[in-house]
Amino acid sequence: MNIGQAAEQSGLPAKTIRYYEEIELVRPGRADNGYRDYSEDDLHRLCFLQRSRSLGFSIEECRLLLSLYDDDQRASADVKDIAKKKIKLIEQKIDELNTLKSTLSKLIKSCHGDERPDCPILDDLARNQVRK
Amino acid sequence: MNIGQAAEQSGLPAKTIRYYEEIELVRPGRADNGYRDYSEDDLHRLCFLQRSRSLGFSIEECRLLLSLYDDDQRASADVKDIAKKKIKLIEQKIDELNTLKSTLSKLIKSCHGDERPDCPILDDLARNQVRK
DNA sequence: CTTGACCTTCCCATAACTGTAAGGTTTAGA
DNA sequence: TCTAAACCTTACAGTTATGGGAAGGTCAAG
Repeated sequence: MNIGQAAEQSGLPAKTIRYYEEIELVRPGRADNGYRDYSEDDLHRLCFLQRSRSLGFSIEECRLLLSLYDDDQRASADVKDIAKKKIKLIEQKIDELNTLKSTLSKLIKSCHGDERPDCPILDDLARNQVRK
Repeated sequence: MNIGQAAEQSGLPAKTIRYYEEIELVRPGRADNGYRDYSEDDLHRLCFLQRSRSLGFSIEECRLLLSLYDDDQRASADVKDIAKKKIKLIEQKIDELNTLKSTLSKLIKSCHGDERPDCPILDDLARNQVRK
């Protein structure tokens, strides 16, 4: 299977698939004409990558997950651990964003939004945060 | 004021401050020995940048906010608009993360997490998403 | 036989820094 | 006075995960 088909079926851009080969996440064979040739197994890995990337796992996390997937002896507990840590990070990020949002909301509320040049948002941004 | 002091007082790493100069967000003078010399106004801008970056504004948004700040004639409505759009983006991101989180949570719940090699998380990741 | 849709490699760009190397300056202490 | 630490300088490379585009080879249809 050429890279075009692999792209279509995995949902990944061809460009990205080539990149995944460069960093050795997939190792397709080559046809006589030099074209990459993806096996069912290669395609499977690409789908795995597409899905796990879209779930927010970093490339290195995906590499780890793939190696666990490849390893018939791995314990499901290992995978569960990785996923749990990921959730923690996601929750942290959500918290941060909520804080950000409420700060910005407050600023917006206090801004009259007219043509006058004084603006509580800019004033807040300009406030020294670290200096005493 | 040397870059070290400016860094300490603005809460930005010196490295970052030099970067901000490179992209022309701050333009400190130079002392006779070639060291950067930060005025009160420069420091003010650095604090502004520290604060707005920490609130999630991109560099280019910060550049715009700074230009509005510099311009006594700007309308606070402009700033309010920028902040409102930012909130929308933040809300989007939060939604995405929540979706991610619930998907991962479901996967984790379905995983027994013991020493056995079968793992619903990996199974899900391996499922073809795009292929028919 | 040609056109267009593929495919190849290679290099540059992104955002917003961070790290490192190699060197100049200043300051405090022995 | 010497020296070592703590500053400062520039310049270049690396990071993350791709995306864009050039220059060129291949293949399938008409």
